[in-house]
Amino acid sequence: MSQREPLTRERIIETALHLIDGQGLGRLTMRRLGDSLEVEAMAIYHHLPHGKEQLLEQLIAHVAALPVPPGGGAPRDRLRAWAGAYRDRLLGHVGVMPLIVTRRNPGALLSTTVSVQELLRAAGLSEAEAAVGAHTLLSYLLGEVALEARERSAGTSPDDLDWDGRFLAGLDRVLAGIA
Amino acid sequence: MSQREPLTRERIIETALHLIDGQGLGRLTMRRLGDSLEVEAMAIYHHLPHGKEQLLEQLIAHVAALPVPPGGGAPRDRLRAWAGAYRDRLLGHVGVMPLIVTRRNPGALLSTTVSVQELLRAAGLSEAEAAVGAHTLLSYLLGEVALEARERSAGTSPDDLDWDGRFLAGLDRVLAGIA
DNA sequence: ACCTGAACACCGTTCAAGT
DNA sequence: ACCTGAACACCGTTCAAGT
Repeated sequence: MSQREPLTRERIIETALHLIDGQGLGRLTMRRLGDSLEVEAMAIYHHLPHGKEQLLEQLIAHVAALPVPPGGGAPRDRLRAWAGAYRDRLLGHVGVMPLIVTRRNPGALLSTTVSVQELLRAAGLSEAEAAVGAHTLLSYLLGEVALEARERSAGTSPDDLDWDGRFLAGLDRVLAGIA
Repeated sequence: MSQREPLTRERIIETALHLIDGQGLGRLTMRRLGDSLEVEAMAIYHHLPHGKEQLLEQLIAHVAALPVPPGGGAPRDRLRAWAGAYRDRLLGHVGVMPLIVTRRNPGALLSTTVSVQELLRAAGLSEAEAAVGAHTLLSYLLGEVALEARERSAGTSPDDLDWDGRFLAGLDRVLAGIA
């Protein structure tokens, strides 16, 4: 009956993400996370020895890594589809945005950047042009979602603002400039 | 001799900014800020009744608001100059980036956005095109600086990376897409 | 009006102890 | 191996008190 599921790293990460999505990053504390897991906070340290720092790294890795999926089609269309999916994922976990945008975490965005770069390379750009293009696109994407998240939560924007339309319009301009 | 300067809101903000620039946002606490001001932490509440929340809002306002300066010249050149100056300011206070990017603070970026939008309007864009253009440019700018700040602090990038060059290359592509 | 001191309810984390 | 309980050094903030 009271045979609880054993604590695992994955269950900790998932529960933390759920807590952030529901209550915001500010309310993620080791003690509250412990409560959600029906365990003392200190038990978490057995699975994440570096404590909260390590927990946050894991959360970033879980949300920020989304390479362009392999497949066919025109590069521009694939980029557009990927950008939309990436934005959806980020908006689905806005509470993690502060971490993704600001914490030094080499690697978290690396696989994503590399995959975009390869696609641009395949589209005929030189290595240098593809590097600039990938960086530009990812910059726009992260900045756009950050601004959008701010505006959405502030609730100060006009009711009829077409978020998707604005995102896509900006995306098209960036893509036009890159390739 | 021990006649201290009286505490003012401005002195509090400046000292807080200095503390963040030197030690990072994580080390900004009311108690430490009080120490830097040679005052008990509780004295700060007399000038900022809403406490740390209000302090952070003030910091955002102080760093994030930088409209395009009035003046002549080709719109594209003015935008380029403004973007460079804005990036410099943000990089000069990287510790505040997490706040700018994530905290809902209507108005902090508003004057900046509006001024960019007006310049694009003056350059011949329609109202709608100018709105999209301003949002796209600001998204790129904030995202780029955030990524750059991450990479710089991680110290994992090649030594010969030309930060300015990459920023300007991306900026040109965005500007090309907008106008 | 402006600042202090003590207090409260929280944090993250360590460490010895339990099973 | 895995988890608990007590403890430590911090937080932000309130509130009565001093000047």
